[in-house]
Amino acid sequence: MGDEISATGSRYDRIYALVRLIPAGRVASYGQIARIVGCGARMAGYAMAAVPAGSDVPWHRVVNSQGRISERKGGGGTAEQQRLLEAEGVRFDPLGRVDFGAVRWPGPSWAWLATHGYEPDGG
DNA sequence: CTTATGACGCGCA
DNA sequence: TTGCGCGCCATAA
Repeated sequence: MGDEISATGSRYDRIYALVRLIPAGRVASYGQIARIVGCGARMAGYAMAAVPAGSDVPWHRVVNSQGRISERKGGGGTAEQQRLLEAEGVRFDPLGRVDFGAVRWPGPSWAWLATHGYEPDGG
């Protein structure tokens, strides 16, 4: 516990720490992660792309705003992500979209936000 | 030091 | 339903 992904990160690590909170069977979007950390949606995508193999980061639980799995550089790996999600009980539409209304990750706990320096509403 | 490249999200047509 | 342009950080050579 408490092991960090990288010691040089600032925004990426913030994103990794957030993604790690996503429980199995739940899915979050890049924009949602980015919105919480307070950075552009691209950062979330870049951060996921920079996730090292064997990382504790459930990168496969992060999809785009359309609920679909984004294709990476070679278009490969998308099947792997869908496979991992389906293994957790996540269903995909014929269009390859997940039901955000059913698997949408509500976000981290307020305690986590406060512990990480985020300010809860009503401050 | 510089250059290139990534797994995004939004509006408009 | 698709396609185009913009904004941003980290890593590798």
